[in-house]
Amino acid sequence: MQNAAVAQVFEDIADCLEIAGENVFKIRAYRRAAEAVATLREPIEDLAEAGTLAGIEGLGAATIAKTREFLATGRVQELERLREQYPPGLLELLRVPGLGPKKVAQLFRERGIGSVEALQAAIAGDELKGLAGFGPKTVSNIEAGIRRLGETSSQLPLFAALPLATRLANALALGARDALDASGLSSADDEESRGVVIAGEVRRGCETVSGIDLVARAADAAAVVQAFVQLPQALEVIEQSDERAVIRVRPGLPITLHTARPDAFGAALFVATGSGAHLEAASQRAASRTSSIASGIAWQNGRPTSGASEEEIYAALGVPFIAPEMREDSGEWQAAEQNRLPSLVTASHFRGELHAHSTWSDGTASIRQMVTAARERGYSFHAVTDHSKALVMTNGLDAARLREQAKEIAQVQAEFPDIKILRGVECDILRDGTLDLDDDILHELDIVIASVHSGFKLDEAAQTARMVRAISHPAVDVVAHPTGRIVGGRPGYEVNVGALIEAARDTATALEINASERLDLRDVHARAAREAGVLLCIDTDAHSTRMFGNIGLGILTARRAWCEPADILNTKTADELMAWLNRPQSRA
DNA sequence: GCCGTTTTCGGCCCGACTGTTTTCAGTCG
Repeated sequence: MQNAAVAQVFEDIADCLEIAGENVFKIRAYRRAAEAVATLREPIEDLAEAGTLAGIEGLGAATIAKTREFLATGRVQELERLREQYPPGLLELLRVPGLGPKKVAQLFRERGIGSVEALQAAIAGDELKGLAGFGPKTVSNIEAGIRRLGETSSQLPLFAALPLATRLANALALGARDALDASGLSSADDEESRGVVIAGEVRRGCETVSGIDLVARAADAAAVVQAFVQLPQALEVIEQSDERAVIRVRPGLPITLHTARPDAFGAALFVATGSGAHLEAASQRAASRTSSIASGIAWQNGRPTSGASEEEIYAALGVPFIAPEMREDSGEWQAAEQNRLPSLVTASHFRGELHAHSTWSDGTASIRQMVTAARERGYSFHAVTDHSKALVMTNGLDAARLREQAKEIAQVQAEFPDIKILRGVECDILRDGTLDLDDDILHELDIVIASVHSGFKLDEAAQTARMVRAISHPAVDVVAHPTGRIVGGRPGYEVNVGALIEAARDTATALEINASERLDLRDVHARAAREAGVLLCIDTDAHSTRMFGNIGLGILTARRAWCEPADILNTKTADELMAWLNRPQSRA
């Protein structure tokens, strides 16, 4: 599947054109082409073969020709010509927050700076003095941007790691089919029945990962390892033995394959899943239990070396199974001992999306298309929550357009009586904490999501007061992405999350776990909210039908927060949901 | 570069914020 590679070509072309100061619409066209290719459902090589590339919105004659050139030759001459004009590190400079194409071009033109390292050296040597537009504030902002880039670049966000891990596991399951042992595995569990299971930080649902771990149930371990190192995604083989291998793939992170015979598969999965702290606590328990050998689990160097399933390992330690997302040594052992482990929420509890966009604002799918996709996923409700008018760039809605939109919602509702469609809005929280729409329209709607999209630089006190005021507004049901962060992107604004949780509790307002590259609330905050008795709302913030697929990220995060179904707004039935939305607190 | 036509050119999401200027350019959402 070459989609990601083709999309990258178009992104790189767009970056080069930006630095060259090309027409902004041409640049935007390349970015749209990249987005179009990246979100295709089928492999682009299949579409090229079938001759149906022209039907893809966002691809035209020029980008189709470049796609064909790349698929045939593995390169695009236009991009190579553009790249020759700049040093290889220049595009990386665009990733530095605060640096855009104009400043990058200026740094290169006037100071010959062509990489992040060169820029750091220039700042350290005070070489930017006298450069127009690079005053002291700008330079210190750039320095902070470089630091942030360094912090995030060695980690891959779960948002990217989860689909990558899934693709690799599927590819290996296919490539090593005859060497895997899927005997006796329940076909109900897709992942296990594949014979290759995702472990490590991805399985625990960590928001960023330093690597990906796979565990294979091997009948012939050496053959599985061989198939693994020969995966087309493998750029480099870092380590290889008969039982284990480490390869490096495209975004640069290591992928480790562990193999185990079926009778030790549980032990291998347990160890490869971690965390280190959880395993350490397990090892201490094992050492203090004389019964561990008697119960059939052998330990060596503090790690189990036998056990067909993880359940057996935990049973030998005298506790029930602990879900991977909880294995952080953050109280799970004590909870397990006292038999009060939460019964965690799963994807099957999720009944519908409460934060989703449409073509009325910046979504790419119509209300009808979104509702159709929601029905296909088996949802029992779907909220239409487009942006409000303050977000001009998204074509945000005012009261008049929201009332217009109600007619379309009613039409779609009439067509699909089996799913409850909610009229809603994602209303901007203005600088002073007031809302972007008047109370009368807000009270007309079924659901009001409130969120911050501006004024990120307010100090903590002002930001907190602003948000508490919005949370306390009687029409507000959910506060979306409460801290504004993007994993691997930006840290979010300064806000006292404890104060938000308190305000949410006092006003019966739900806080969102945004299941996207945001993952906001993050796990620890969601756990604090849950413990305070605040209801959480898991949403993909879908701007396309495809983005519904991100829901798993939110479920993982909720599980890391120890959430049970009752802690999550989206697990209610449609009737229960409507009753909650009409709760007294919301119409004070 | 793409798209849609009031169909082969002209329009393409726009405004706020910041730091730098001395009236604005660049970046970001």
